[in-house]
Amino acid sequence: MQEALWRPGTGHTGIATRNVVERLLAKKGLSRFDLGGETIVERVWQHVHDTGATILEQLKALGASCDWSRTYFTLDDGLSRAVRETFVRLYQKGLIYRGNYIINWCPRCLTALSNEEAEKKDVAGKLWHLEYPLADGPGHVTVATTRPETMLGDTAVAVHPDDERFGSLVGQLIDLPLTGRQIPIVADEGVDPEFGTGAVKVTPAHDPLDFEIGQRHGLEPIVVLDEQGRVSDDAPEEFRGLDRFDARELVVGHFGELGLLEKIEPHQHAVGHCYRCGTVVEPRLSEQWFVKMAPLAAPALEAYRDGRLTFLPKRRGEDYTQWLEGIRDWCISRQLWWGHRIPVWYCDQPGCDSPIHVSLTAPDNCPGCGGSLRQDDDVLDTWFSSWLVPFSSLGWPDETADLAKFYPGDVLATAPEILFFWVARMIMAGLEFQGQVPFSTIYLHGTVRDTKHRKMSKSLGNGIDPLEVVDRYGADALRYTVVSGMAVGTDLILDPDDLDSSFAVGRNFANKLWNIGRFVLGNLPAPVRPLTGTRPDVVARDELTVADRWILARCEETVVTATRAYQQLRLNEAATTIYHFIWSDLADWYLEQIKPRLLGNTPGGDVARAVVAQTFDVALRLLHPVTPFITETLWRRFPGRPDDASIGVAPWPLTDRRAVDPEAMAAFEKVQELVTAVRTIRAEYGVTPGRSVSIWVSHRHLAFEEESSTIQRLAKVETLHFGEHPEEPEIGRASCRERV
RNA sequence: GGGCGAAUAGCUCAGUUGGUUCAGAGCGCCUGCCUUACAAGCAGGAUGUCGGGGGUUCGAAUCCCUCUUCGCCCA
Repeated sequence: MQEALWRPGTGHTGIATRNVVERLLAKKGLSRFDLGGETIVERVWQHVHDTGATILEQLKALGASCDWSRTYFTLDDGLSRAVRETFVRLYQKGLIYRGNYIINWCPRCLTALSNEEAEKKDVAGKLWHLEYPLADGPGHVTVATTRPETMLGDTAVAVHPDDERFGSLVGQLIDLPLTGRQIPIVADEGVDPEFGTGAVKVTPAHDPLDFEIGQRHGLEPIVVLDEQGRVSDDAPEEFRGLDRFDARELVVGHFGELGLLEKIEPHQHAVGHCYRCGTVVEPRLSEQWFVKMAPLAAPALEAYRDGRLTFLPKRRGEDYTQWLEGIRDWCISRQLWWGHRIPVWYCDQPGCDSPIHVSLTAPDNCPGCGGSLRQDDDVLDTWFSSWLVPFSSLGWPDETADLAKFYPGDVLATAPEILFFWVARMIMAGLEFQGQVPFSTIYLHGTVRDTKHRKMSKSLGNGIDPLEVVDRYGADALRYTVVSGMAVGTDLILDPDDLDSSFAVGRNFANKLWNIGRFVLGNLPAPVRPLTGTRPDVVARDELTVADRWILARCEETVVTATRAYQQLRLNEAATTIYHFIWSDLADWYLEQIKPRLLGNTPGGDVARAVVAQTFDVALRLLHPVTPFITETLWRRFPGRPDDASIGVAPWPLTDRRAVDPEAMAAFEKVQELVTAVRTIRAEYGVTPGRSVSIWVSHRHLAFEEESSTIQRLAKVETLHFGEHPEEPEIGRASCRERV
């Protein structure tokens, strides 16, 4: 038996959680600025306890087989210790640094974001062509920009060095309108001559590319937009305090009045939006902490290339590769008070020669000068704790037994949208701190969407509450619907306005399964005879009917197919294979076939019971991962089952080659064909179900004689003749011949 | 702008390496049935030039090219 651990945990989701609590406060007419930090933190904890419990309850309701005695939360002491340990180690290794760089800033959440947290969305914007007059003499340079308000912070105009259109202008000065400042024209390789006019305005404090150009040319950045996205005091007085979009209009208006607005073009481009609140992100120069990613990315890339990592669907591996190849440093500091405080202390004593201390625990005094210390106000990106979970949840940095036993894991199942946020980073952390990838297979499942293929969300109101579905149809119905409907790499479309129809497959099947169980178990008053083994009452091979051999062979096929499908994580295939076996083979045919034997008016009841018990037991075990509740309930009710038995730990059905039986398969299929043919003819000629018919079967088959009573019963046949009908009846002859 | 994916029955989708078993499932629809596990069921049935066009092949839903329409990721 293989031992597996599913340790259920929840994350503190920094910005998201804070925003939710803010909304709660807003309902009471309070803003986050009205309450002291500590009060808010209390509210946040309360919220976290509530939602965390809800999430775990939902998991339970859905039948997740977690170790509920070992839940964790990313702000727990143990996981927090792992976070500090990681920070300190990476810092000591030179992989964490602090510096002034352009970061994505959310003016609403008032915090820095990582590149991944600034979601690029295509928007229909504009391209403003602004004329910048030359300082000496007539003429101007036209620059094109999508953010004209940032011109207030321009410190240069740049052109490509090989661009002959501007060759003579490089080195000249420009009178920057509205500011009274003069700025140079510089030549820089980073300029795309194809974009706009070929000349770009350079705003080092508000654009990453401009920042680099500024560095290369020694330009002083001017921060003209503050934390809230308003024009700062470093801009001309007229604009100060204006919201960035109001400032944009005013700037453009002034250019128009000055006759310096050459033209405005529509322009489709990607703009970063805060992934937690949707606000347009502002690139902004700011002092933050970063992780140097290239050294971590290289081994992660290598692990994929040499086959230690497999993605399902496969193409996701390309996304992973691309992201790692273009890896950029990770901004990990957040201007929040909800999360792991950055384990850095500053000494503010003038003249102290050790102003920064990075430490696992809070130092009492400055080791340099003995003065008092101040901890960094910021917290870490929530993903800085999440990327450690594969080992921090197992007790790391302690060398625990759990860690030794359960690291590395095997399969990670998660959503594709967090491939970079979480999956790639877990791989990097696993390699860095454990020397091994945390899992070898990454299963990226689909997304549940509505009938317009939109993701379900609270704001759209198109969500489905899983607990409501569980309440209405049961968890097994929900699970079967989702599992059977979602092939690897595909989404699942469900209609939030028609749950009945959306979950009909699962609901119907769960119901069918239950009824099959009632019928089968109701006819198993005592433990059945064994089908294999050495006990004296073992069922002998020649006691089995064609139907018995057929269902045993079909069962064997199902074990093989379903097991392979599970192993390949083709869960929909596993689910539908078992579904077909249970409903079509077992219920529609086999249970119908054995009724006379079960009811006792035909000999062989004990054999039928043995076979049905065996095949149904196997089917339940195969199906248990998909519909755990019903299968467990039914399985435990088999006669002779110990009180403490659970299908959850029952052995997986083994393949048994002895059950392979092509002869019985072919024979019973012939019987099925005959029954179906007769039924079809009956329907075609409107023979009422209550009426018996006589049939002549020209095609001879041994199974027709062996299973003649089955044929008679299932096709409502009074007398079954073999050979040609003496009077050549018209009715039904052709159809019957076609099929039999 | 770069990369990738998808278009199959009214709806939602399977279809693993081209070939008897490939044109399928569920839902919906039509017909008949309360047949002693199940009407959330049983039996029978209809429906598709597998997005358009071209090509490779003895043979294509499956491989290649192209067009159209959607979607995703990255810049």
